[in-house]
Amino acid sequence: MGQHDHHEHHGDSLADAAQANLEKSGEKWTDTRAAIFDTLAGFSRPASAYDIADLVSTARGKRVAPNSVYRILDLFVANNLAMRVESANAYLANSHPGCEHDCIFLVCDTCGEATHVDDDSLSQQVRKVATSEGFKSIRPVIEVRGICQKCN
Amino acid sequence: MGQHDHHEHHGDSLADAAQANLEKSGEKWTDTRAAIFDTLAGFSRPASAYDIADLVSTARGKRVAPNSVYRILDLFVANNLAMRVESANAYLANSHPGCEHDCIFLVCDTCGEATHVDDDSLSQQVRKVATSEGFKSIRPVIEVRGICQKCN
DNA sequence: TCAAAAATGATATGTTGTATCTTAACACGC
DNA sequence: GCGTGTTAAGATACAACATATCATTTTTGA
Repeated sequence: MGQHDHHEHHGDSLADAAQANLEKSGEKWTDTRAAIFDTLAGFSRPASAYDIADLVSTARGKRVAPNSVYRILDLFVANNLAMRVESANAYLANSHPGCEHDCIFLVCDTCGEATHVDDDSLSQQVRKVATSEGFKSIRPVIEVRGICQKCN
Repeated sequence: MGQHDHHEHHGDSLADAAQANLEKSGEKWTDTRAAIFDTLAGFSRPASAYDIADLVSTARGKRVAPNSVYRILDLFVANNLAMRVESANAYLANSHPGCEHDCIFLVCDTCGEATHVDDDSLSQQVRKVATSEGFKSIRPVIEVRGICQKCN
C-alpha cells in the first residue's frame, strides 16, 4: 500500500463517513443529500447529474430536479465527498472522504469504468509547473483516457 | 528553451504549416477548413465550437453549422492541428503543428486564457501510471485550473 | 461525362449546465 | 406556540455543448 492508510469505505460505512465529514464542515446531512450520495456511491463509473436525478427520482417516488442535483454535487465536491471527472462530465463518490488528494482518474473509453489513482509526487509536480507560471488557487485535473485492461 | 525547437508559428505561417501537416496525412485543405483554422488560431483562449461557428458564419456571410465545425475540429485534433481542453469544453490551435506532445494546459478561471506547457517527463510519468494499470491507447489529459499571474 | 466518394449543409434532437424565482423546512428568540 | 430569518429544495426556463441522420454539393478519376 501507499504512504498512508485510506480507510476505504463501502455501503453504510461510506455514507456514515461522508455524513461525518460534511457535518464537520457545518453542513447538514439532509434526506435529499443522503439519497444523492447513496445513488452516486452505487455507481461503479462516473455518473452524470442527470443519471442521478433519474435514479433518485425513481427511488423516492418524488422528482428531484437536475439543478438540485448539481447544487448538491457541487457541495459534495467542495467538501471532498465526491470528485468531478472533467473528461466525462460526470461525478464519482470519494471512497475515502476526509483524505485529500489530487486524484488521477483512468477512464476507459470502451466500458466507461474509471479507476482512481493517487500519486502525490506526480500531482505535486503538476502543481509546481503551474506555480512556476504564476498560477494561484491551483486545482490540477489529471486524467487519462484509454482502454482498460479488461476491455483489451 | 526545451529539448528541441518548436518553430512557433503565427498568422499565415501557422496556417501554412497546418495545411502542410494536414495534407501530409492525405487530407484536403478546403476553404471551410482554412476558415475554421484561421478563426480558431485568432483566439487567444480556448474557443467553443459554437464560438467558431458564429465567427466563421459572419466572416464568410454564409452559415456554417455547428456540426460541420465539430467534424472539422475533430479532424484537426486527430491530426494534431488543434487540441481540446477538456475542462473548458473548448479548443485551441496548435502553434507548432507537426510536433507531437502531451500538452499541459493552464487555464485561468478568471480571464479564461490558457497557457500551454510541455513537460515530457511529467506526461511520461502519467502514461507510465496508466500503463502499469493495464491501460492501452493512452491519451493523457493534464490540465490545471486556477488564477493566472495577470489576474492575481 | 458520368459515377463514386468525400465534404459540407440542414435539421432535429440529445445531453450537460445555469439562472431565477418560489416554496418548504428548520432554528431560534420571544 | 408564534413570528421571523435563514437554509434547502423545487419548478421552470433556458443556455451551452454535442451528435445523429439524411440531403446536397463538390471533387475525383475512370
